[in-house]
Amino acid sequence: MVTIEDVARRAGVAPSTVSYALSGKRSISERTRERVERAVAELGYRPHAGARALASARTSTLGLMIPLRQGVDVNVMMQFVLGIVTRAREFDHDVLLVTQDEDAGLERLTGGRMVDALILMDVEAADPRVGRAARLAQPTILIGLPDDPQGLHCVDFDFDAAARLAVRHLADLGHTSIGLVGPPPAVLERHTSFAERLLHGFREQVERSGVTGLVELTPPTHAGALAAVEALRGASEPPTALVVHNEAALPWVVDALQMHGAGIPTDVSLVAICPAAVAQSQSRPVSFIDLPATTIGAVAVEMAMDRLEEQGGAAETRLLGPVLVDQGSTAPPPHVSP
Amino acid sequence: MVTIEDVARRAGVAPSTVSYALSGKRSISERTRERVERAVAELGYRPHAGARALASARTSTLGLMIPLRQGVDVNVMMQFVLGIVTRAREFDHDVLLVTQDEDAGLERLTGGRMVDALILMDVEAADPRVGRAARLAQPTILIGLPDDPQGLHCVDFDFDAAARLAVRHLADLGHTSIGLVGPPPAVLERHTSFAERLLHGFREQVERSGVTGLVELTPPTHAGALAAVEALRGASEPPTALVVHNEAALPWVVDALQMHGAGIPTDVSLVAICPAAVAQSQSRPVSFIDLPATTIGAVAVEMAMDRLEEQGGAAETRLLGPVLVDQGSTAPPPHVSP
DNA sequence: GTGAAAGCGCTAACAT
DNA sequence: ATGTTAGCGCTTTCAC
Repeated sequence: MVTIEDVARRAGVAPSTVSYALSGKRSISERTRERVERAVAELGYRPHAGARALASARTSTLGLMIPLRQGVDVNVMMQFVLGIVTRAREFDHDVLLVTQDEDAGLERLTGGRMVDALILMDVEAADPRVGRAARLAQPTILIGLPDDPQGLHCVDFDFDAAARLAVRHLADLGHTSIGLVGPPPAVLERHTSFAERLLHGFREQVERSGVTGLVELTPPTHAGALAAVEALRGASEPPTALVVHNEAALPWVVDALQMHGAGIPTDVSLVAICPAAVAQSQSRPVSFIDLPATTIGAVAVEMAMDRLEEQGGAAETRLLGPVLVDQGSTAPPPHVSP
Repeated sequence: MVTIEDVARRAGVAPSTVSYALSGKRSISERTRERVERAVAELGYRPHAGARALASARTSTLGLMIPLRQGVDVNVMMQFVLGIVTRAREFDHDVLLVTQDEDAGLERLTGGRMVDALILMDVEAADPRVGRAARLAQPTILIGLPDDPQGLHCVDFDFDAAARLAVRHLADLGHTSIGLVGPPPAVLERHTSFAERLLHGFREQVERSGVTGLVELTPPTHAGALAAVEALRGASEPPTALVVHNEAALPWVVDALQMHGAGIPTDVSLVAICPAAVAQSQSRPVSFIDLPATTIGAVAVEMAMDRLEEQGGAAETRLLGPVLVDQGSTAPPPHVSP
């Protein structure tokens, strides 16, 4: 293995100089810097991560706890991971994976000084991990919004605002009855914070706009979507607009509407709340409110890095605001003249 | 931070004794072992991963390179990851993530001695990573089967045998025309080894069984599946049986058949090649050949651990054999008496 | 602007 | 069965 000493010898300088030349933690003459860089390149030197961690108490590694739960959409999850890994690399950090169900994972990564900071995905309203994470030496960033963050930083999409935006948009078009095709019942039963916030926003805006709101929790299957659509269309005031917050069910909902002979947007307007990639991979264009999963992941990393720079700082919660992208799947309801 | 010395003091033994008591690398008296364990528990001692890596040249970490490519099914991918992470933990290892598109990832993880071994997912027929991996100090396991493994170990599902099994099963039932609903064209264009092997097995067994074989490469969309089903049913010899190797399109194929009024299995038999979880989450039972992604991931870890134990050993390739699970979606063709 | 040297916390000979 | 000790490769005072 080629060590820092080999590089130093080759460059004709002291090991510490090589270290400083590489880290930039003190000024180096241009001449020396070049010699070092050439030696590094010629020898193919790579600092030993363990030695570095031991000496500097920094690992250049972030811990990421990912869920393996029912009802969590894998596509969305992968977007989070993509955002995290990509941004972490830009900060010269790697990502160590732990799964939700591995109970001692948090303590192992942090206690063993394997990571500089921790990112917890899919944090629920009352998540037992929050209390444990708050007790750790390393900073922890939560993706999600627990009832009590206990001083930890949080990032999430503003689901409440997203639902309100969707309802307002539809109500402004003239719709007086709006349906919500929500996540599977299991997701709500877990008290997943995001589902509850979305529901809250939906109900609130429905009331404010003075329209009727109907909610169907929907499994991500053809049968489930069909049942949801049927239930909604069979209601006393059948909705003329649908908000879909269930990426897996979205294609089935579109399908079910077509089977019902309901044209989009002539008979029924449609707004999805999902990552742009999901909306754009549908067989027909669907207006959507972007769930910016990749961005949220990137922001989580940035917050972690901020905390590593400056120890102080109060707990911050960042909720990313919703943006509606109109792709023509919404219009005024059929029986209202424009 | 509580160190091994603190533990040693508390237990009244030497630091090395603590090390040995914890690793079990030499025999320890019952009495000493207990004292050490108690001290560890009382102090909440966690070995410093970096220090350990530096002293032992072992990191207890596996590197995992995951694809972020088009056409790779995320559900299947997550199953691989799940299998890998779970089995790795059973060997007391953690998993460090790199993405395919991060070019220097391999060299950074291995050169920096961040990992003991490497697992590369989604290896293609002519994958440039293979040559680079073969040159590394750490053992590398490939998930997939390149044309030339260059001395590296490989694990994969035997797609060739799976296709043959599917065709044979259907031919034995009396079908004389069999359709293959394959992956999206993009997957084949990349020379993804698994898609080619499946196609090869399909064509070979079709010939051997003396039946007609039709192939449709299919995008994972409703429209794509519909088009594929229509193309097949409009052929001069419309297939009475379908093999579907495209988890994302599977539900749409089932849907399209229903729209065509084709009963399953009365009019058309169906065999899917996909993870059991995918087959079982369909709206109706589908006979399938299990794509054991979790197991493959676990096997990859085991092979990596084997290589770490004993340096020698020739390059091994393990292809997991197919098993057909009949869930009643196959039957003799309609116009053949039993 | 550069060097010398003292650890960081652990493992693994080498002793006994 | 246990203790002593010499590093592992790096960062970071401290000194010049």
